[in-house]
Amino acid sequence: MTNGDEPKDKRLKAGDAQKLTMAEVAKYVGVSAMTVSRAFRQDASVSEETRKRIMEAVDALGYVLDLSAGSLSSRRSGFIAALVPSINNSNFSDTARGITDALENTGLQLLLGYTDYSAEKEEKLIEAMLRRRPEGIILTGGSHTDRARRMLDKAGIPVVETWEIPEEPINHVVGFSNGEAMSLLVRTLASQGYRRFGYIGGTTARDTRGSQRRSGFLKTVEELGLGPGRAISFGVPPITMEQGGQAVVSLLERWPDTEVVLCVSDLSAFGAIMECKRRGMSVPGDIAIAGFGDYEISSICHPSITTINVDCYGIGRQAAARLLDALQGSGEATGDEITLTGYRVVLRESTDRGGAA
Amino acid sequence: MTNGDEPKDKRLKAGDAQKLTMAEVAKYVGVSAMTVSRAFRQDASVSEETRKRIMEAVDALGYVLDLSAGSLSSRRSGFIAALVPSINNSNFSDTARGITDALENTGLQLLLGYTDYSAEKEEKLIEAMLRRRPEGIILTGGSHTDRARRMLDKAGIPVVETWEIPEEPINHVVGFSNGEAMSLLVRTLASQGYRRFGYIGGTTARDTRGSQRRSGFLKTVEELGLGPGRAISFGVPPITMEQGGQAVVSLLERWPDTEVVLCVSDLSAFGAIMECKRRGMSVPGDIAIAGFGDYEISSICHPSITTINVDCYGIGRQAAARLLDALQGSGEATGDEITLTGYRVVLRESTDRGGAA
DNA sequence: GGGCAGAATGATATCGATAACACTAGGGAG
DNA sequence: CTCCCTAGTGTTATCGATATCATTCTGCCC
Repeated sequence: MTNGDEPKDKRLKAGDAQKLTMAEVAKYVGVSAMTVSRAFRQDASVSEETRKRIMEAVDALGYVLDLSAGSLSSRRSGFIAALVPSINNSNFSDTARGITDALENTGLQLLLGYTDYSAEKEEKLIEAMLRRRPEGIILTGGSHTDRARRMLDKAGIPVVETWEIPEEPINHVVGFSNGEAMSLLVRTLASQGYRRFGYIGGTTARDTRGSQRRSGFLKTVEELGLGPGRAISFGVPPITMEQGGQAVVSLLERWPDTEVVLCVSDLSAFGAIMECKRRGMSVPGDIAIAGFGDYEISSICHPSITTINVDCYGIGRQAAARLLDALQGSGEATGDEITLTGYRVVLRESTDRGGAA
Repeated sequence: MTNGDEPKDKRLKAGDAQKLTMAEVAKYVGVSAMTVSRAFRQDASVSEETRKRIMEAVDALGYVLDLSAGSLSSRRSGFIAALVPSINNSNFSDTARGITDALENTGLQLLLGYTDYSAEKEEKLIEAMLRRRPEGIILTGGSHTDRARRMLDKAGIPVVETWEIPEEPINHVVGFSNGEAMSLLVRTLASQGYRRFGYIGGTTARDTRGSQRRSGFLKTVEELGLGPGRAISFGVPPITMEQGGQAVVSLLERWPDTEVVLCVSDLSAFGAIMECKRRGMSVPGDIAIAGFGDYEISSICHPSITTINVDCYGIGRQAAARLLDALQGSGEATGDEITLTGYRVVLRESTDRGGAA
């Protein structure tokens, strides 16, 4: 056992006896590594017989393809990067799922990052992603740091900005105007007779979609001649349910005769409604409340919540589809496009004029 | 323009003039590529002066490190893989965030996949992940296909299973007993005088945590001598708010005198409560309802929802920490460990015996 | 029967970084 | 004054797959 002729295998850590390469599979089968490589792709010309033998060997040996080596020589990483502000309890998780689903069976893998609504963090993440040489990248929103824009330009890969219509798009866009969507909600409710509008949102600095919704609100209230809008800023985005509750209290303290409160998201609207009920107010009897995003909670909640339905999942799918187009047809007809996604007002109990809760 | 001596640059796609390598940065600065490589790492010995010049050049040229090349030669991919059942509206998004946060500043990047509660999909994802040669992998739950287990064994990387206590752990575990947690909730409510218990969950086949909660419920109700538990299965996991509402209706049709209904998650509990209110029943006056998971919604909802608080975020952080430990101290003291995470009953209005809504 | 197309496979260079070792210059210890 | 050590840097081989070109073999056509 302790013969002097033992090889010095000190480098081998416990249990890493598995550095199995394509070459060893090849040797085992009696073909060249190149043939094994071909067998892993469906288009390559390998005889059915050989492919079968190779795949049996792969199974027997437990070989797993090493894409990091492959992507180096093929110069295709097989990655798509996507950055979303947050993944918790938000519309963006649906978008992420849409991207994931659209990427299925394309051989592309999603690299997901959370920017936490910060352009600086986004910049860092963009750099981290680009180090993996993704073949395309999907961003949320249109405001990026200068350095981020420069890196993206240099990268020479298709970029899709989502969830907004940036003033200066980098490349492709899949989104909608948050301001106009909110404006539509204001007009719809105004046409039902509501006059004294309040608004609840986060502090605007970081969440550009939130601030677009707010501006859309303020502008439209003004245009309709309904006096200055009553807007409350509460907490850093994403504003929580609890903050929605706190905000509605502040708002009603300051402007007690408010008739309807629009919220930057359904979550804050839900928090506001629950807080009102807790304080014995009836929704929509004493106060009407609406949200944004059409989360599941809004159709289930009692009272159900009026909101704007946005095709979150579709944004993800379409963004990914745009990217795949750009990757396939690269070379021609890759004109940067803006894909507008739909939204619609969903009227529910929480703003029902005849209603009581 | 159409001279015969034009180089045939058909291979060059529009805008990929950016194949900048470390060697070119090196030439630009007048050092070797190796020195540039060193400059990118903090520990390497490069003079401050040289590093500064290199970084300026990197900035000027817009060079971005290529990790896929680096990981091939260093044999460290810099990836950690994590698989969760779903990311939408679920506790797992918090776990994913915990992992992400724990990985910050470690130079490791998260590869996230969604198994959709399917062991087959998990198997496929495990293979896809292993092709990227992750340095460790975090799974949800303890049931995997045989092939998945074999691949994980062969991979020779640390594995952390989370959210449960598997009977046969692969390696490390960070989780808790879902059955015991549910049992605790039953006992707590029984001690408050509740006798006729109902249960709402999804069809059990795929969601092992869900079925553990169900068994915990049934077993404990039995043990307490409270007759056979009244359990409803409704829909494939993850059960939605809406399904929670439908399920509570079925349950009450079948067993109208049920006093308290425990739900597999807070989301279904919320749906159940809202449906009850919609039908004019008072919660907890006419029926008490409890959930599992302590989602934000449960503390905000009116009535607030009794539930089991689970440290979702902490599970993610600890799983990642366990992995980092295993990667650092690789070679010694890597005994597989089971890390138990805490849970506690949170009593709220929805099961308040004196209460009305 | 010669030649040629096409399928199947192999040999070699290469992708872009890093590991491992070699080397140089300068400074402190003896 | 020599030796040795260390910090800083360069050289070369290498990671494991794939692009590319070369090669072999078969069969078919004129």
